Amino acid sequence: MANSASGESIIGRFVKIVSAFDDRHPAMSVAELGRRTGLPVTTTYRLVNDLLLERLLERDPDGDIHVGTRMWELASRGSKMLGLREAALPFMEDIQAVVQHSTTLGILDSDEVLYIERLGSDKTIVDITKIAGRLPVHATSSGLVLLAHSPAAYQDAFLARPLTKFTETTLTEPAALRRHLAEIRQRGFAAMPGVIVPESSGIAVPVFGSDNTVRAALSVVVPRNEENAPARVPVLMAAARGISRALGWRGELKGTLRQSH
Amino acid sequence: MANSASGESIIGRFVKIVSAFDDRHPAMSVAELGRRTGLPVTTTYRLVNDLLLERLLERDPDGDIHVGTRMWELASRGSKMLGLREAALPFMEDIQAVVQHSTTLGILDSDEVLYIERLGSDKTIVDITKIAGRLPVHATSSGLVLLAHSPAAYQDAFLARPLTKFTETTLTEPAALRRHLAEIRQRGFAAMPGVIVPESSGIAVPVFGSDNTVRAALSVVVPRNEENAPARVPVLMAAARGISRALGWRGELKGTLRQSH
DNA sequence: TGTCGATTCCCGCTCAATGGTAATCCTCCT
DNA sequence: AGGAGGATTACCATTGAGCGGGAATCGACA
Repeated sequence: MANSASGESIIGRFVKIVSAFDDRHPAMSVAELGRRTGLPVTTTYRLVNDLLLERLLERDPDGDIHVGTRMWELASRGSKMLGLREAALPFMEDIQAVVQHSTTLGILDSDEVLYIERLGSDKTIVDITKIAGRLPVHATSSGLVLLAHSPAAYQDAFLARPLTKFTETTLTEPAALRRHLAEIRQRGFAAMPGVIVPESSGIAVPVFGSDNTVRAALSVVVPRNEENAPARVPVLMAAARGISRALGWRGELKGTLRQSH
Repeated sequence: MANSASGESIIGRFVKIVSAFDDRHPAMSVAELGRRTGLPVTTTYRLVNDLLLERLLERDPDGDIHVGTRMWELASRGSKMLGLREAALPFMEDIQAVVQHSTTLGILDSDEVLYIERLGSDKTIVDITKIAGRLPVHATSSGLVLLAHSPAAYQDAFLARPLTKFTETTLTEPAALRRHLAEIRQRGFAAMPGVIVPESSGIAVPVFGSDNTVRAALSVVVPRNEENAPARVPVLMAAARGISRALGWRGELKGTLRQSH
């Protein structure tokens, strides 16, 4: 599907190029871009020029290339995530006002948790979540909540794969994980004491959409030593219900009509 | 620069396809996409398939196509706008708490104002700003603030073009606009009584970056009949200074050292 | 002045992209 | 059941856009 010697399509190379940028490398020269992507020099220059023409990439005064505004605009204009984010933001602010640590909103994407919003620039606590950042499902409270409320088929497929054991408390055994997921469904929240970063601990609850399926996970990251971590749960749950309602959710009683009056 | 009969590159067509989606058309069938973009049927299907493979587009259960999560992720990961947005958000929340109407953050992009953040879902007031939405520079308070603090060369080029007169109060004469811009620079804010939508009125102030150039415009939209609109200015200005500082701005005294002690 | 890297220019090769036509699938209506 | 209309897939001959190696140019730094 491509003209290239390596067998990549232009679209594939486009993704490769844009993927070369992240928060640690927000801008770079075309030559470096070529090196990072492994594309032939000439090809890189030609492709980058095409992208500059469409403003998907931009060149800043010193000549370095960075991801263009147009890219963000295109991605956002038709995105369903904007609705989710906008519905969640006010509730996240409320949480942030009460729980003084960072609050995140994550969705399940390509078998990973993708964080689409994050509030709280609290530097006193280690928190590796970033907006547009990804973390593994089975090692985050958000991921476990999302997995716990996913269709059985998806869970089965996910649990069939080998899982990385980040710390000794990371559950990787399918059976153990299944028990944990059931527990999460029953309690309504997931709590993960420092699975990736030992010093911090995450608590997450599910957010549902109008069709009663999980849309996202709302979570807070708190210091691990904090004793009253479970006390955070009711606040989170209330907020999650608020967000769910804003998304058209009508309560968990599926087949039943709501009691009017 | 393209294999196509119409002389478009793949990248150009990619942009065309993604551009076909907006908040009024967040999802559509491939056939409709082809119609909206004017691309040949077969070509549309082939290209859409490529984009689905890279997850730049996604197909929802009923078969319709929508902009993919990957697109947003790629656009956000390396974006400089995220930093601006994150710096501004807390201050925007503060404004939102005081001024009960909608608060927006806009930047200058392709001779238009592009709104990158918006708080406040107040439906009582007409407000056409949307996140990732665009409005003309000379007809919005945000636009005028951004223009007022732009390089002289940019202003000249902008004023050389013919400008649409939206209402009878829209300034379109270069000379009159220049006077208005000077006034905005001197007063430090722009106030536009209902230029596009007569019922509402915008007030905007500039946000500066570390190099002392305008990075964005912070603005609130209030009902036009509200008498104490100018009273909003100090709050806006204080917030804008806060955001500017978070971006590395060190006050307007350029060549002078700050008084230490 | 010389070195090294980034960037642009040049150019022949070739296969991926193109887009027409036609077959198939799928709803919805009668 | 039948059939009309649209969406989607399959097929395929044509061709020029994309490709990438190589060399020239630009630019910064020592």
